[in-house]
Amino acid sequence: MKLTTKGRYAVLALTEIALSESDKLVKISQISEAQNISSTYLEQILSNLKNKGFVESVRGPNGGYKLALKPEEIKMAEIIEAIEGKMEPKGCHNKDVSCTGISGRCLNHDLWDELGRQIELFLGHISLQDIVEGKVLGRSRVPLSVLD
Amino acid sequence: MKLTTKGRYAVLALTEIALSESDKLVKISQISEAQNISSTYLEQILSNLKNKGFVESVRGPNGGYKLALKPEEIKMAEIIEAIEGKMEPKGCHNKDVSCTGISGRCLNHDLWDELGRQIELFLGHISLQDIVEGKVLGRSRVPLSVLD
DNA sequence: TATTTCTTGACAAAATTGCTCAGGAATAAT
DNA sequence: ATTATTCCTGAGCAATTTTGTCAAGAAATA
Repeated sequence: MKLTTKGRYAVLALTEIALSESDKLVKISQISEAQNISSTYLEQILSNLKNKGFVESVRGPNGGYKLALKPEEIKMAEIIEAIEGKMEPKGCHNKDVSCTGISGRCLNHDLWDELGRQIELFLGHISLQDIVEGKVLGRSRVPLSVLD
Repeated sequence: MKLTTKGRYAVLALTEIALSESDKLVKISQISEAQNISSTYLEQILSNLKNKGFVESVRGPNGGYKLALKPEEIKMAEIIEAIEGKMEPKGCHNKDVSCTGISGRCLNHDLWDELGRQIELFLGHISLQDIVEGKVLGRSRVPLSVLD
């Protein structure tokens, strides 16, 4: 599981683009200034987001980026996964040893596996639109199965 | 938010201790061999877990570690926090700029904040006993608020 | 006393992160 | 056509973090 500034910058950049009027191009320099993030670093991230199909770009004067999808179609989990890579379980660090529950190894595997699923579930249900509308707070709930 | 091998080793070590008969001392070398983790690295981790009150230690021949609390009293969130430190929101990377919703910064803040809460909620409800009993799988649920 | 085991702190290799930099390519305005 | 603007790409690198190792010691037991 991984979550670095790169992933957060990606969400930040997409939010910034989503906040502008639709189909209006947003320049890297604008995002860079608004969010105080290195513009050359942002270039990498946005280039990546473009390749993954989240945004479209226009070069030249008055160029910039715009969303390639509707804000409600872009989920946080997709952004993070595109930028940071697949969130792996990583529970069984020792891959040559069989994962057959010996000495509690796989009990732990289940834990990290489930945690990853939990995170993905959470981020998979929040769209860029939700972010823009500020509808994120207060979503945490205790899983049903632990309440009884 | 942080989750490295150190935290996972800590859970692994505690699981190993919990799996042995209660009040029977477990040596670092046993954990090291069972889980194939560097024993000198484990020393650091267990020493830390001892200082945080999760285990008690006995030195000398036939010494080792045992749990200082009942397995059902030890929650995953506590272990991880003790080893890795507090899971911070980290949403607002730029602390000198006011966090007043300008340009979408705080919309993102909410997201990472809420994600952290989600993770803590999940790990806070799983005990060492749950791990030992393999009662972890299938706990993920879609938060109620996104279902309507 | 010798052996076993935990305890502590310093140090270091390796990996990752978070960038910078140097060029280049496309587009538009002039 | 030229120039200015903007995105695009890859290499490289410094700082930090991770993941340990090592050395010396302290406590307990046989």
